[in-house]
Amino acid sequence: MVMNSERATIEDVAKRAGVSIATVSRVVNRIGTVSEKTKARVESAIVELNYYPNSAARGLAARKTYTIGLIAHEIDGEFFQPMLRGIERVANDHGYDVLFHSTRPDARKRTSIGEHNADGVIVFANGMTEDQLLNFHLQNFPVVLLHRTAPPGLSLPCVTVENQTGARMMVDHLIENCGHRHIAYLAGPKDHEDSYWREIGYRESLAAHGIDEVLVGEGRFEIQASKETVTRWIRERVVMDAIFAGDDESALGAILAVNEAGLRVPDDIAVVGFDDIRLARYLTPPLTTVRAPIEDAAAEAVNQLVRLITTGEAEPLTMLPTELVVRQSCGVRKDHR
Amino acid sequence: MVMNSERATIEDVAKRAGVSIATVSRVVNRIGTVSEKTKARVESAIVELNYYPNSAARGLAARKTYTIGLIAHEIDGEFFQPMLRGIERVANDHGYDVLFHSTRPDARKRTSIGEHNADGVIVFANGMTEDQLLNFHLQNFPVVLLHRTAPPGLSLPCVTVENQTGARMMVDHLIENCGHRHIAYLAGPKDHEDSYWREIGYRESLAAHGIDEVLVGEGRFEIQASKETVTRWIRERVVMDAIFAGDDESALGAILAVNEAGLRVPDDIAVVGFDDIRLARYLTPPLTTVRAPIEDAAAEAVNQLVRLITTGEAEPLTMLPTELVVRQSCGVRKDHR
DNA sequence: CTGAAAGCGCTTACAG
DNA sequence: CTGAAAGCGCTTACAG
Repeated sequence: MVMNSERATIEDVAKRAGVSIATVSRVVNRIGTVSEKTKARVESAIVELNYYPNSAARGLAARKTYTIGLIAHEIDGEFFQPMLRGIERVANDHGYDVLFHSTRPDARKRTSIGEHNADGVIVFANGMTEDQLLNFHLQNFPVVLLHRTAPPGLSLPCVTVENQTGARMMVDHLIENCGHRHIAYLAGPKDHEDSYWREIGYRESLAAHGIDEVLVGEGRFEIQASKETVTRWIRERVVMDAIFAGDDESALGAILAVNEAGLRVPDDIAVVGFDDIRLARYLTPPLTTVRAPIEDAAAEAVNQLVRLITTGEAEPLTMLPTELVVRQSCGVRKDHR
Repeated sequence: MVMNSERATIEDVAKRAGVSIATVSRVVNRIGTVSEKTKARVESAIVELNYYPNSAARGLAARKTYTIGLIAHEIDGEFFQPMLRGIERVANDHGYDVLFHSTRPDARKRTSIGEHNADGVIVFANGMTEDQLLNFHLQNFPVVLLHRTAPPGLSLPCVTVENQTGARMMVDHLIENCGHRHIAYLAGPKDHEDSYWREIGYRESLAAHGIDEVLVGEGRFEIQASKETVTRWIRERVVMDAIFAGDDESALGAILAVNEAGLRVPDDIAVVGFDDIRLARYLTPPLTTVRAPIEDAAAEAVNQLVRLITTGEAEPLTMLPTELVVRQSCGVRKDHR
């Protein structure tokens, strides 16, 4: 097969099939009516010429880019993979490509693109400031929020998981089934809503059980930061039965700190997490955590975004259920029961 | 500020600044010559109208999309993050967006895009078959290979890391410094070159030390598969001092298997890995491994791709150095020294 | 230093 | 069921 290095255009296909470009466009896009005979001719011309529509031309003419953007602040943690996987899979199912854009402060962002080279965007957590979100909204640009809610006054569809309920279940379990009373919380980044709601759930459970001893430390959803906080607590002889880490990464850090202090999980201090990342079951001891359907949430965000792009409306709030996963790191106090 | 919901075009800017669209184009693209005065007028018009060039139009006219594609088979493992981070960062520095495309068999791929909606692509490992690669090459489409080399007969630039040397260093270390003689290798996926070269390095080291006892099992770069293989070996009473896992994920699986069998790492069986993923230092015991500059390799691939796109040529082969990272999981046999 | 105009490869009413 | 033509918003020689 000798191939021309130039790409075939709709013109070439039309010529070869002996029809107009309008007809080629119809069969490519499966709209309008085309006789079976013509359709067959066009289709074989497409195959013979290895024709792919030029998406820039298509985008210009139809005012659609068939791509959606994913805007995130950082590519970090185990969390990111299932999210990207969910987004990419569903986007492709809908015929969209996904453009990835990180908003690290050091990014030069010379590209105006990322913001405008897509039919809509999914904004993950703190990937954009409220001002930027407002700006999109003013331009009528389709946005769906993932793992965060809209700024006050702005109604942007969002999909997230039941953080508060999940945290509540977890702390209830720690208190009721494991017999822990002195429970610390390792918080995530301040501007990260997942952490915010998890903390609410934590406080709610304590209050419901008449425990007013609240201990919150900084974990930033990072191994290192969490480890340092827990190490400090241990050094300062803070009384703790259990540590509820804001996410599984933090739980990892907490476990490391406990081990390094010569103590044992869960016998001396129990450690539990949130998310149920891939690694959770493989830790020693296997991590008790709350399963968050990260990939599903991401997939649903794409569904809503596509709906928003095509119909102009979307579900204001989708909240996916979380589930308690009891393994061994939560322990059971000997004096319990 | 009252904003029109319609996006400003180059026409609007030209009108407002009292110039032609050609002039606006010149200042936006910083090419040609424009008097300071005109330039200032145009620039303020741009700001006032919040103008962003339409990239589809731009792409059509200039035959450039200013996006590069990343084609990978799966989004999986700890490996993926630093790679994507490196690609995204450098691409942005060069003014490119990055389109992500996975080639899972279940992907519908209705989008011809991904393949043609970019100025070039980076193909990670087994993300594309040799046939597909050949097809790109025949169309003169810029491709840079990451963590794989070109199919025979095809000269495609590639960037990878020193897998063979790294593996050789590791096994040399195991033999010479730790005193191990019975060393098993946990191989990655068959079509994954990283694993192939690491195995070569492993065999080379054994041969160089006059050890002809070679033991290779399937790890597939996965925790679970690696765990199963090692569990089987232990059950079959295979004699092993050490396991050289094809990557750190596999090492994790191996450690789990050893622990579950009631044995200890490294006292009973040493376990080492390759990559030095984020978690490696946090394992118990901290993992001895070979550091692979994953993010740097990805960044370099983008540099080469941009060079290929703009100048038509690129470095045929870039191989980044790897480095032995000795922590504790490799142990030292008591009878050694 | 600046503008008029052709053209990039499509989609989409509008005719017929 | 099919085609001619306008237009999407840019870039790029070509004049001047």
